[in-house]
Amino acid sequence: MMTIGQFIPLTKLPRNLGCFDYQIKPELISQIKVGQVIKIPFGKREVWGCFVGLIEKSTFENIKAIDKIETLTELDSFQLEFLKWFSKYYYYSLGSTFKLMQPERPLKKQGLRESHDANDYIAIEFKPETQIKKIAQTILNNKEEKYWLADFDKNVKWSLYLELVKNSQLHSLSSDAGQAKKQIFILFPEVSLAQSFYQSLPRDIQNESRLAIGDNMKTKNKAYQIWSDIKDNKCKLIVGTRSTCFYLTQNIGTIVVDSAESGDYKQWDQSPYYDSIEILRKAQSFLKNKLILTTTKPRIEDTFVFKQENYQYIALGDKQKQNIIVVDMKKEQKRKFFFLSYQAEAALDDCIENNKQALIIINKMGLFSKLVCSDCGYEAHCEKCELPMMVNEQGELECRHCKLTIKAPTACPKCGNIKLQGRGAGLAQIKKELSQQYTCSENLADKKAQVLLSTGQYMNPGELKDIDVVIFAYFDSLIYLTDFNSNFRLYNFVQNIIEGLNKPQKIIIQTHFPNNEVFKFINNNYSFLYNNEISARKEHYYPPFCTLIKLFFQHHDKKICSAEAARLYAELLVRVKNIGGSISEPYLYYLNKIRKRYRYILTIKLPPCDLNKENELLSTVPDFWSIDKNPKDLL
DNA sequence: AGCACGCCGACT
DNA sequence: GTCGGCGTGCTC
Repeated sequence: MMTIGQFIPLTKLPRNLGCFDYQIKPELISQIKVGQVIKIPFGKREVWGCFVGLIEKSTFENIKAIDKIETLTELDSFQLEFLKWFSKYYYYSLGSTFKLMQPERPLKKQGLRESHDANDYIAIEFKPETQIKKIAQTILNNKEEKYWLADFDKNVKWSLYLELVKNSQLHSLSSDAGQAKKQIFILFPEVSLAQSFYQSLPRDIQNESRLAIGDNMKTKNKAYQIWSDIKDNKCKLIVGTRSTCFYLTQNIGTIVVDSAESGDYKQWDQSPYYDSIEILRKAQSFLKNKLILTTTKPRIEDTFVFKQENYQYIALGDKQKQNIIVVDMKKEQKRKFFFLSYQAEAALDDCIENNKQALIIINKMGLFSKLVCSDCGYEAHCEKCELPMMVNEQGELECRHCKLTIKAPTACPKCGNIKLQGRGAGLAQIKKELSQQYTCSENLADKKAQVLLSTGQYMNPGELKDIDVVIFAYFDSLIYLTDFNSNFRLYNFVQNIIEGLNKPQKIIIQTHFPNNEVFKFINNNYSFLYNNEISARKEHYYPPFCTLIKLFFQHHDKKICSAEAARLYAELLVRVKNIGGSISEPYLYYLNKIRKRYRYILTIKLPPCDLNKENELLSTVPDFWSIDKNPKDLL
């Protein structure tokens, strides 16, 4: 009788390939256990493979034999369960998922000591007030596993994290010696925040911590060292970003997610399109450990789960009172500046008279957003993306999307006349005009400038800035893309900016469409937004009430692209209906082209059903289609 | 996906 | 003769 074992090869593989069967020599059976990673033959090469168990019979005719055992490492039972779940949940092959979890072994051994390079960062003073100590102890000693922390400001939040770290150490020392030390994971939405937090930690704690982010993970040596320190329980605290979830092991006692409302926890630019928070919730259900999400304005799906699963709610500090003034630009007269309403200008003058700073959000870059011929209506478009090109600060034409830059033509390429004009003033143009009256700066740390200008896009969530007046100059370009999540996205965008400021006196939003639905939420509290959104999602059948799957296919030839989209749509239609779901007709991405290619999208809504059905449905989706489960938009 | 193989054209 | 570009097909 043959003994057949199943293995997950450590190599990227297409979606339809899962476990691989091998014959194991009887005398080797006792030397191998579930989770062990050993060398296996694979095609004409050898790869590492994780042993997942024995089976009675293989469906394959000629299976290879394993005749020696060379071990790399071992996955604990949590890691193996987690790997299998991830693969099924995100339709990502077992092999590829394994590859995400396992850093490459460096050729030269000898791990290097982490270098503490002196980067620019804002050191923060921890305030270990008794109230914070109490909260930390309550969380660690309570039976409750899941927490939602709200209304903590940054210093308080970070101090609490530090207390959690200190106390989990005490906890492990006092508990029985047989029990393994429990680690604490703290995840931040961005590398800069993770770095800043890590570098603010006291030295002794820093030495027992690992910063598992970008620069530290770039070389194989460093990544492997950090991974093995985590695995071997050689560190107490792990600070990281979304990809750090793949380093979770059985040793984790507490998981903290900072600013859980951030869109950065969802992978959006490359496969697999996972959501770290979703992953961590699943991990928590396996590990039965502590999961702490800190956020004041959570994503709609998360609030739903908080209520559904009875997360312990802890709020600290007073809620900021905000007074947002929505200005109707159609009714307002303007005085000195074409882009500022009378109200905004008055507020600006007032603010500067009182020696305070103002911030103007202009979500358009460059001098002008397009170049148009006023004789024939010609508009300069990017040859790659087919989108209107903006006029940048140097007067060149630049594609906002692919950054392609060309010299601006002096005469219209279509009619030959020389009446080319910039339309839609951007940040640079507005800065030019404003500079005649006020001192302006794009550097938000500039304390001397009277007016600060920003696109609002990359506002660093650092120190609170003392700003008295905020003006959203071009709000309308933010409200034209609408889908099931756009109200939340916009609310989040505005709130993030406001919360980065130290209680601004006036917040002004300029719009031509003051009756748009979004203005109902902007000036209301979060629960108003939540109640509205959740009932709309229930009514129109969107997450969290359904499982949403976005499929897309890209090709430089539009015809091939649309034909393939139509083919897959027809193929899936009946099968989606059979399991009680629905599928949209193929549609183009909202930007014409993305990296020189057209993109067609199909969206599927499924009733929350078991993963086997979902996998079966998607088994015929070819590998050149991307799959984004629970996407953050449908655009 | 990643790798090997094989076919073919370009060069020593 | 041989290097390398990429098209194809397979992995238990």
